[in-house]
Amino acid sequence: MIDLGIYDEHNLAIQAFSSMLSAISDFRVVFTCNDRNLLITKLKNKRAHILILNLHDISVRNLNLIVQLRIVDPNIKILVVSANQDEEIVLKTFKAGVKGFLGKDATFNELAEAVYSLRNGHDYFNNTLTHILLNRYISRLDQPDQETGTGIELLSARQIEILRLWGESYSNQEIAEKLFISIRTVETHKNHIMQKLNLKNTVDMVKFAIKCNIIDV
Amino acid sequence: MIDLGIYDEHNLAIQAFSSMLSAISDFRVVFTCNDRNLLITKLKNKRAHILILNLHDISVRNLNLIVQLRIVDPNIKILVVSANQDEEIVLKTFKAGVKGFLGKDATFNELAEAVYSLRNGHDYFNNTLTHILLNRYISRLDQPDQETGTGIELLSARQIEILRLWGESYSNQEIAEKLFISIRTVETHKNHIMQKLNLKNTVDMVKFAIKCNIIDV
DNA sequence: GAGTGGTTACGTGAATCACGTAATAATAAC
DNA sequence: GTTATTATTACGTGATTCACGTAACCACTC
Repeated sequence: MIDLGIYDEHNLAIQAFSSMLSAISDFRVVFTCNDRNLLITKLKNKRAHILILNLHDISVRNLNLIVQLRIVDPNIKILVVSANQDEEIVLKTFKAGVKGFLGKDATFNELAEAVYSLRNGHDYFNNTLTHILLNRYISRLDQPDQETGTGIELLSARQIEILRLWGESYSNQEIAEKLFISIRTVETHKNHIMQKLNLKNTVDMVKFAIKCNIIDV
Repeated sequence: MIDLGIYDEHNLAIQAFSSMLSAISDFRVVFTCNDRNLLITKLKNKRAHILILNLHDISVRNLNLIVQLRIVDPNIKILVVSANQDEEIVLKTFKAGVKGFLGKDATFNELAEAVYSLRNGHDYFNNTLTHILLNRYISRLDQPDQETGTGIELLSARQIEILRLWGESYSNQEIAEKLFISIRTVETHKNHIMQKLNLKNTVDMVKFAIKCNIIDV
């Protein structure tokens, strides 16, 4: 028997979820709640295995709620149901301690599966979330490939050398000594770099160098 | 009917996979291959819906093989089976065009499920991969939390404000006008910032601001 | 009431910025 | 073979910024 708590802002939705979930004999709804301020108290009194949290938006306020709920009952497994699949936000729910997430395309089977997974101590990820994560990762992988096109290919080897040293916090004077050239030459190189790349000032130049992996943060 | 191609370095493994997969009446093994150099030719002659690629290691050589296979047959759905779950490498297979991935803990049911998913035009992710991705993301999320400790907590709100504007490439004069203060005050704030954080010069200040997410690259 | 830290502001000399010009050499284009 | 372009070198100049002081005023703490 798996004990469930259900939260939703709307009472009708709670009833719908309750009846749907009660169709599975393993599930028992031990409490419901439609007032976020009462949720913590209810959770204290009626320990459930799993809390189904229907959130219309995943705000910072809701994230804090999740953290508080887990302080009240560290064993509670929280399953968030939300249409808001903004990647940053969704992933932050996991950071807050949510164990499962169902998006707007989830089916009843997925919901049941998620409940079982959480009860067995596993997290539950639906494909939407995985896609989000994967796309995120792929797009991050793509970024270094786009190095060609940022403008670095316009710079000569010498110019990159000066940019690298300067980006490593060497002063113009130090660079001049290192390369056995005049400090004025160092300045000229930097000027040419800024002209070529159409950079307003040296702050932009640091950013450019970081963007092109010429220097590290 | 789903046509399968099977690749493995070991013939025994190919036979094992063949017999296992043939147990499902929907599946038909149309070709097998245990020589990577022949794989491209075989794929040309015997078009399969899905190619099951058993890879012991996911090397750059194997990644190139995947890319070449997809050039030969852009419609081929490649399902990689490998124990090598090094996150970077695994994710690069997806970048190379792999549609499904099964790790060392995968079951036969998952394999069948993966084949059906791929045939239906969907990707297949098993939980291992999702965990890899999620842990990756969470650990990346954790980094900004380490802001406390980098030194930003030493700065006052005003100092952060000046640092932010300056990091957005505004000149001292522009910042002074924006904040209705003297340009000398702006300079003083920057001096105090560098003193507090023990930064050698402004290049370091840009890096610091980026490190603390005060500005973007 | 003395101490601490934040915000404001100025003085000063050195360094850097931002924008020129310009010589030399190498390479590409005509 | 002359011309054009670009890289590298270097200087001039005025404005700006850096880096380091000092210092007044306020708020808060002990």
